[in-house]
Amino acid sequence: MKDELCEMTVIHKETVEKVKKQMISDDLVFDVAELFKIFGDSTRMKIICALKNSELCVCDIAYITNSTQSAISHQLRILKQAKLIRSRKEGKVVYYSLADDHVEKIFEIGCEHIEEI
Amino acid sequence: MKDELCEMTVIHKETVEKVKKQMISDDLVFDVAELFKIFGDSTRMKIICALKNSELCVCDIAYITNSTQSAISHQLRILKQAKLIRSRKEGKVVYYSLADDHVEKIFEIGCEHIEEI
DNA sequence: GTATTATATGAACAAATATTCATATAATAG
DNA sequence: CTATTATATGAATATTTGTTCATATAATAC
Repeated sequence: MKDELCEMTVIHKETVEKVKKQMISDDLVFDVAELFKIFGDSTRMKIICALKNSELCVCDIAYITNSTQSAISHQLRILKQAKLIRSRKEGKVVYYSLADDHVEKIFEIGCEHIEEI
Repeated sequence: MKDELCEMTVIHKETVEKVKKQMISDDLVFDVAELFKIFGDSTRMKIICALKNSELCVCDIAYITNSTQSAISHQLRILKQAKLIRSRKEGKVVYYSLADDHVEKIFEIGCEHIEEI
């Protein structure tokens, strides 16, 4: 942010002060935006969709999503870091599943919105 | 998608076939991802947060979000194209507001998720 | 030990995107 | 008409991000 911001005209002082008080913190806004950013990619959305009903290994996910093992592995790491999915290892195979109901809920509210437009 | 995908190993054939049937269409996945992409930016999230309680003009939003008129105007266009906000003009001033309850609901479910981690 | 298989990951590249700057448009006031 | 103000927008730039390719790791079988 630069100094030029000072030049800004505030047209509705009262409303603005009221709204400013209701704003959530920059940190929370940032975290929420980062969360939605993760949902904002087709490959990751497909992964979440696939994991909605079953836990799956990397190969299975790659096949279902019509993507490569490497691409999926990269995306699984992102989803895991965001704690949206969990994993468990069985021999060479790693099984992934959704971390909690929230993930499915966010996915579904997104679908609902699109279908209602 | 390339040919190399044919090399993929499918480890759990039965599960995979079941999941494949439950997948939503690529078009819907894409649209939902595009929707979340819009929520996946701090500036736009701030705008949505600001508009949750009042309709606001561009200058007000710029001031509240601590951003510039130009940056906000660009982001408002994106939000409008996605039909997440509406606008009405009164003289020189354009007032923006959230398009429907869904937008607020998505915002809030995101906040909930973050706060519960 | 070696070979094979499932997964992970680093680097490179391409594509997408947010902001800035300059400027255009539109509405009003004088 | 001109000046001013609120908003919009095109182009340029910088940053972020997703995929690919090559390769590394880890587990198992032989």
